[in-house]
Amino acid sequence: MAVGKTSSIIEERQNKAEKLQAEGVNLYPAGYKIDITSSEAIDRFGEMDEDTLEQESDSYAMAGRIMARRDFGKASFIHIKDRTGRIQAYIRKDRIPPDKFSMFKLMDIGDFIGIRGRFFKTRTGELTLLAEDLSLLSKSMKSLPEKWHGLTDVETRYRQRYLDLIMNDSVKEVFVLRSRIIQEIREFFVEKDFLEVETPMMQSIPGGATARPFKTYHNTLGMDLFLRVAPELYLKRLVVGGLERVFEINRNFRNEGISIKHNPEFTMLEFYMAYATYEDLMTLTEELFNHLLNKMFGQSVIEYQGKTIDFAPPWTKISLFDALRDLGGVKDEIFQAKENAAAFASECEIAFSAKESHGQILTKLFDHLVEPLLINPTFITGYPTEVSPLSRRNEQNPDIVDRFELFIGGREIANAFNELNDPADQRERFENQVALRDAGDKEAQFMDKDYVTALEYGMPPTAGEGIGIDRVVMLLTDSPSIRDVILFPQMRAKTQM
RNA sequence: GGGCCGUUAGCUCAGUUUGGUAGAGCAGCGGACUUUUAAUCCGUUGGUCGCGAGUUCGAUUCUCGCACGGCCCA
Repeated sequence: MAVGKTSSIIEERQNKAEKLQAEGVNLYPAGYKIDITSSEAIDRFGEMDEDTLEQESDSYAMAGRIMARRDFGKASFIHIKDRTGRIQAYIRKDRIPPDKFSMFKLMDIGDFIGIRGRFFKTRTGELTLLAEDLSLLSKSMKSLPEKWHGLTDVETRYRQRYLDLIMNDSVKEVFVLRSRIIQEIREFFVEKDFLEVETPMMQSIPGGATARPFKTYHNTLGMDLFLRVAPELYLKRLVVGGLERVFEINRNFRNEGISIKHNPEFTMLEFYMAYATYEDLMTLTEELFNHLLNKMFGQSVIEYQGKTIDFAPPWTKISLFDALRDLGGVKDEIFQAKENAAAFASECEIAFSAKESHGQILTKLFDHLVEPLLINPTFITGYPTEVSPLSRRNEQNPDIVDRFELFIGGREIANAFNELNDPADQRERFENQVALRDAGDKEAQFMDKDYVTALEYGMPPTAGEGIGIDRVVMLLTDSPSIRDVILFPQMRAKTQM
């Protein structure tokens, strides 16, 4: 956008603003008493015939943004938009106070208007508010995007989300649904006697996930702090403290690339349940999603980007290795030696570093070969211990852990496991992570001695799970990009407009 | 970080292939119009064609670089 350019549209609006002020009109008055919203009006009067509507002698005050106007010399139809929808109003010069029509003539699409009047039906049967009085509530100095095509430029939609929300009703619907989804999740867990808690966003040791953190600094304490990559280690400290069922819905921050399914800050649900196992959490997760779908859509099947996803339980459960072999077409030898896995990954043109472990390469193979195939909800189990430093080992096979990841629509949605509560094993796992970090793995985890100390005091057998809320919202709103479900997605800084 | 595509009026888009500084619709402005629905009719304003450099008599157009965005890959 050019700098220093004077738009004639802005000049026109400034002229109008000055004229309005000269007439004694306050461009930005405080408040306005509203009697009814547009959807309430339509609910109450929309079905009435004209005669019945005429019996309704009350007048009502409404307010909203002018979205369209059709002028006829001494009269005008406008559409005003409020939080619930839009409604038409009819302004006639002979029905409003003498000075108000000239004021109305100086008002524009985009201005906020307050109208008091009576409802009637037009010839075409549209419920319309016939103005008896009107007020300017806020002057708009910029012209809104075009009424027919609206705003489609994705960059502007993300950078100026307010315009997107004004112009694209479906965008608003997504965020209304997002809010409802989170509300329902909250109620689901509160109903099951979970306690909602808030744990630190700023951590001196960033733990709980394999991810690179953002770094910041506290001036007074003179110390580095990291934005959390996960709340996990704090939530489990609370389980040690006797809060046997806790959950948190909050932001995590990961200093990684931005993509159609990654935003540097994203919303995570994590919950921990003492005495439960990861098998119990499978059932709980099935129940949670079916509760959500039932509340939102009244059915257990949804369409996501042209694919049908059926949430009816029970969901498929398959181990990582079985899935790789049966769905990914990987041969048994791949599981026997790292060299075989590495050779196969190269063959498939899947990039990996020589430093990566056998388990890391296997999970990479899984990401490329199997993950896109998992459309219906699928629990993948049996993850290698080396890629699960906070999970309890499987009793039959200590090389794998009691863990599942949940995939829906070809994407990872949740991650859950029996929590490692053996302090000696946990210390050892941290030490392995530190060794990886020293060897250059920037995503490897840090030693958290206090967390080990907490485990030394004793943590009950516990299972925990994290669910990516943005991805759930994407699924349930049929949104292709995470940016469509985050109000203000991260963008590169741009010069001031 | 790499590849491909895009950036023209407030908004939605043409145009540039074959270089000669740009068009439409909506919005705006002036006029007519007291039941319209993308109202209609008449007239009309508005653009350093993302930024910078190169080639050229001349670049919005060709070349290179940069910025921002989208998709794919990492």
